[in-house]
This record gives sequence, structure tokens and C-alpha cells, in this order.
Amino acid sequence: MNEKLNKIISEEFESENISGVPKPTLLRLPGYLQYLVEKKNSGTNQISATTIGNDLNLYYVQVRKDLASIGAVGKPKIGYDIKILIHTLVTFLDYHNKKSAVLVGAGKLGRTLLSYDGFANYGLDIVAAVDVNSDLCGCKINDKPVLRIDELANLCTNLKIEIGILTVPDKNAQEAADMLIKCGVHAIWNFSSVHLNVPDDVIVQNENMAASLAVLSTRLAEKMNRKSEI
Amino acid sequence: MNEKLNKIISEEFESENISGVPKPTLLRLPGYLQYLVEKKNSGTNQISATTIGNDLNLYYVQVRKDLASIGAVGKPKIGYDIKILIHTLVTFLDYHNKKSAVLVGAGKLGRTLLSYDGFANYGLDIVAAVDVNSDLCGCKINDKPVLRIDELANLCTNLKIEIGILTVPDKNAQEAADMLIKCGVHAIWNFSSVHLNVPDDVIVQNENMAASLAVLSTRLAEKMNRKSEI
DNA sequence: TAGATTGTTAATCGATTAACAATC
DNA sequence: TAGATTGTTAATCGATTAACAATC
Repeated sequence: MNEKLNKIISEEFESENISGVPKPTLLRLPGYLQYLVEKKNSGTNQISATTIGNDLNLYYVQVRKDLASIGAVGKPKIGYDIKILIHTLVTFLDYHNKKSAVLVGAGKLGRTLLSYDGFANYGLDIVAAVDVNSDLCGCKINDKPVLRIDELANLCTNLKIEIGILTVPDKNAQEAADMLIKCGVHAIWNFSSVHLNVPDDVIVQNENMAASLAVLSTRLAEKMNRKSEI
Repeated sequence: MNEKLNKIISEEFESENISGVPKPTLLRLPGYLQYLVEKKNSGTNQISATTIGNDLNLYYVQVRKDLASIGAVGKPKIGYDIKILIHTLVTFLDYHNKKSAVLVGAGKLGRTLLSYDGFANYGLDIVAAVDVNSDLCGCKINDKPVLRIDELANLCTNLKIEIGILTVPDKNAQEAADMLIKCGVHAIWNFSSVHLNVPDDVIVQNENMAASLAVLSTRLAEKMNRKSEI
């Protein structure tokens, strides 16, 4: 009994099956989209799972499964209509739908993200940034105002901000997250490397560069090891 | 037969069990380390898997499994010695070992990464950057020289660069990757959003912000949907 | 001692892979 | 028609979860 209770208590919010699609599948979808757009631009109209798999180094059965899971339909012998497939992906990934975001922490990383216009392709619209450092405030970066942190609440309610992008130093991350949540933000894209404690109904997506680097390091160390053994 | 051949051909290089540790486990390890260092700094000497699990919203059995998989040993009733545990993690993640890296593409993102000193904690040493834009070259960013791209080969051989960090625009990513590989780099940390085609013995780690954002978007859309249903 | 906690072995669950029928 | 390709159902594989014995 205690086992089970403990399990429930510590259950991670991170739901595995998002919109009925396995998380690994979801993570591959943007890759398909990116690839398909490129293919379409170079004049391709139809494409088979086999071709996609070959080009992206994925097993073609998996590609087919992934595409089937978001409702894409192809024709035997022909493959998928690339235009329809792109539309299916964009719709599923909700890139059509504009989502407003505020960025907290206008340091180097924050300003870099502010300057990047590519997010629009993913339906993400960073409307403004806030920072504790008043020296940074008042200016505009890439047409987006950097505001004083005490304007966060107004900003969020007036502009119906759904997403907070967290680019503050680690030591301020939890505090900043708490503020965002108090302001009614539904989701946090966390670029700090600390684990955030948030209520169950708030979504946290970690952009975990340390984790990514750890995988790289470990694989590299293993490779060099193998090499020196030979 | 054809099935199997095809499988082998399209097999992704990305090995799942790195150093005998499942990939999901490996991805959690940096989180443990980060947390434990913080705990140690606030005076904790021993810690149990239960406590770690509670604080990081993980099931405590999983924490124990993860720690066991890298050879950490604890004492019943007491838990793990935090100092030893940190050492075990750092050693496993190869953070002690300095790895030289060169950054290709000194645009906004590239310069941001150059300016970030935190990588040293992970054993990553960015020694220099290169760029095609000669206006950017010659200067130093965070004490790291930005060089002309034709100096890449010399740089790599002279300084025994193992890792290439790719922060060029998508359209130049494959070409830049090819150059890095020709220069003998063993691993590429890819910040572009294109799939790189590389030889089997080159490690690619994708820092896939688009994928991360896709997960966020989809979870958010789902949440808002649920909400509007009520 | 008693009970919290580790470590290990078994059961479950989910994703990938395989096999095969349907079809343009 | 023949064969490439899709879509579906079953088998395999691996990670998580559960159960329990060992122990400080």
C-alpha cells in the first residue's frame, strides 16, 4: 500500500503519451517536417516512408508508424502526398496556432533567443522580455521591448501570455518560475539547468543542454576508449 | 532477408546503451549531479534515493536503479554518501576530462555559447571559433579567438580538437559538418535543425530546440483543449 | 530491536521491430 | 500483371515498476 501511495505522490507530471502519440514519435516529427519542406522546395510531390527513412537514417517501418500515428495516409506503391503530409504535420504540431510567450532574463542567451526569428515558424511569438537589471530595460531587441520585471503581471494578463521562456541564471530560476506561474502562464520553457518545482497543471519543458552534453561526452569517451583498445 | 538487410542499412548509428547505461538513465544523471552539488553546498552529507526522488519528482526506485547502474553504492538505512556519489557521477559523465572543442559559426548563438563559461564544469573547453564572415574574425570573444574558416584544419590538428560545435545557419550545416569531419573531429554538437549525414564513426548530438518546442506546443495545446472542454 | 533503506530479481508496460495481407 | 508500398496485427526488446530479501 505504502509503495503505491508513494508512487502516486512522486509520479512525474510529464505524461508519456501526448495526444495519443508516443513521446519518441513526437520528438521525431519536427525532423520529418523540416526534411519534407526541403524536399518539397526541391520539387518532390510524393514521397515514400522508405525514402524518408533512408535520408534520415531511420528504419522505414518506424517512419510509417510515426506518420500513421498522426493520421497521415499514403497510397500503396506511390507513397505520401508531400503537401498533405506537411499540412498534417504542421497541424498536429500546432505550428499554425500562434502562441504568445514572454522571455524572462535578457542576458546573452535571452537576447539571442529574442533575436531569432525562426520561432515564428513553430507558432511561437515572443512578445517581450523582462529583466531585473534596469540597465537592460527600455530598449528593444529585434523589435521586442525589454521591460522591468514588475511589469510582468500586467504584460501576462493583457496579452494573454501562455508561455514563459526562462533564461535567468540557475540560482534565480525557481523564483522566476514562481513569478511566471503567479502571472498565469501555462507552460515554461526552461533553459536553466535546475529542476523546477511547479504545480501539476503547469507544463515544464526543459532545454537540457547539460544532459545533451553528457550524452555526447559519454559516447565520445566510449569511442576513444574503443579506439585505444585496438 | 531483404527486411533484415534493409534494417542493417538504415540502422541508426545512435547506440542506445551507452557505456552499459540506458539512454534515459544517462539523460537523468546530470540532473542528479546538479541537485547533489546544491545539496552538498547546503551541508548535506548523506542522502537517500527517496529524498532525491521526492525533490526531483522521480520515482525513488528509478533513482536507485539509475545510481546502481553507474556503480554507486549506498548503505541501508543511511543512504548514499553525497561526496562519493558526486564523484561517481562526475567520473561517469567524464566531466573531469578536458575535451577540446571548436565552434563553427560565430553568429548570435555561436557568440552566446562562446561567452558561456559554464561548459568548463562539464569538461568542455571551447578553444576557438571560426566563421566565413571575415568581419567577425580577428576579434576575441570571452578570450577565445574567432578565426578565418580556412584556419580550421590547422587548428584541429594542432590542438587535437575532438568536438565541433555547429552553430551555422541550417543551409550551411551539412557543408560545415563535412569540413569538421575532414579535419578529424570525432563528435559534432549540432545546434542546427537539419539532419546531418555523417560516417558511422562520427558522433552527432542534436540540440534539437524544434523538437523540444514541439513537445511543449503539443502538451500546451492538449492542456488548453482539456480546459475548454470543462 | 525495529524500521528505513539498499540491492536484486521478477512482472509489467510501452516502443520498436517483424510479418503479412491489402492495394494502387 | 507484378511489385513496390501502405496499413495492420503479432512478436520482440528494453525500460520502468513492483516485490522482496538483506542490512545498517
